[in-house]
Amino acid sequence: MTEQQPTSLRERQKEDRKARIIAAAKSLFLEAGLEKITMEAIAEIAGVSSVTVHNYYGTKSGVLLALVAESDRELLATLERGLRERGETLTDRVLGFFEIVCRHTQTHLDKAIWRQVIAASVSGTEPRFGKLYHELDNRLASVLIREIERMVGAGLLPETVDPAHLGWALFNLQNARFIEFIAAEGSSCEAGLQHLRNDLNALMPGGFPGR
Amino acid sequence: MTEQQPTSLRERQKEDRKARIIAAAKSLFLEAGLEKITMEAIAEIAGVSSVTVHNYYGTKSGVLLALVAESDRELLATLERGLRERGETLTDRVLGFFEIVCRHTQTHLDKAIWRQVIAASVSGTEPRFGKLYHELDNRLASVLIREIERMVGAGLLPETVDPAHLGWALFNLQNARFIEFIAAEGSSCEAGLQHLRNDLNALMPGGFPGR
DNA sequence: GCAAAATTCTTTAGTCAATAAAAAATTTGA
DNA sequence: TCAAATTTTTTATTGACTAAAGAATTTTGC
Repeated sequence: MTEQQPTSLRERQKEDRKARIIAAAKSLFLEAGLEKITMEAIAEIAGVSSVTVHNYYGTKSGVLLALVAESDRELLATLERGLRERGETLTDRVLGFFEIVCRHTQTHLDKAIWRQVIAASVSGTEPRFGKLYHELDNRLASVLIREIERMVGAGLLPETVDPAHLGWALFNLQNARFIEFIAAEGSSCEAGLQHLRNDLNALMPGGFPGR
Repeated sequence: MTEQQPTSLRERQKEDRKARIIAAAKSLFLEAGLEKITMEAIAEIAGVSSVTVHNYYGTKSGVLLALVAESDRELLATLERGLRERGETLTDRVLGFFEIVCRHTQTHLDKAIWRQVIAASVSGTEPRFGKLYHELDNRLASVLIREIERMVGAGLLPETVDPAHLGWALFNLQNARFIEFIAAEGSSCEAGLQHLRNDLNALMPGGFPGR
């Protein structure tokens, strides 16, 4: 069941503490919201010192990013499943991508957590943070890129398109609207979808690039 | 010369203090960099208490945003002048837009300042901050939108395009690459330009949407 | 097995941003 | 000029984050 690599006692203890720390952060968030997550409170529940929390995750945003990363696998699976059930055009797929990510945020995490994580990804003080965040971004964009490759293979897009470039462009476009979505507590997924639809229609009238 | 509205003594004192505060922040930044800008140091140079700095600008990021806003007028003027001197395609104009903004950042402000300002715009704790930041964004996007309107008028773009929607889409696209540019201390303007060129070519082969 | 060596955690102390509330100073308006 | 309103400062506190010294424990060589 549990994957048990031959690790030293020290490594196992470390993994255990890291797990206790994010479990503590999660429980604090679920019962009292983001404001109640203090590094001290996390440390106390996890049974370590607050300095250790810093040593492991760098910053509070680092802890939150770990929470985001945890739900990442599930989000990726939902994306892979959900994209095919959308319309035939590229625009439809990108809108589907956006909608799934937004709904996932509403269900599993929270706008407030994303706000702090994305803010930290920009301010980029911690090198470790930036690295992990980029990996998550890469995985998400890759879903879009592979979808484009599939559409090219199916003859839905011309052979001339570059899946990587087109995928990143669309991911960035979609991401800008996602940031807009999480930045305001009151903005709805539907409003974001409408904005993104406007973006895509303006750039790709007909639902495909350079039709 | 100086615009002198009939203001009360209190308002004049307040304006004077606000001006002294951003002057203090600017001098601190120029002589020692962002790390040396502490709210205490600003307050001391400006001759007020640190609480007053907070009362006026909300957060340290709010002070930095004021520095950004100050150079905004000049940036807008440079943009209006510079865009026309670019190529004939929409892609050329957007690339020109990006390049001018990047160069302005290198010349007048600093990546570190932008990082903190953009991070604060996402995390969005201060309502005042978000409002001012959005105004700056709006002004910048409007430059692009007006440029598109001009191109439609000149017959360079079909009448069917929606300048506002297309302008915002392109601004967001460009902005994603700008954030990438400022997020890493080592990334060059040229690299950003190349990424943006890839984005635009993928979405608008031929340099125009839906050709 | 055991003791020295290496690693890792905790304690301690301090900086800085941010906020709240009471106290002090100053402008305003009659 | 004097009382009222406004604004600033003082004071105190929380919380993130960092550095350094000390304490504890695992590792390693014997």
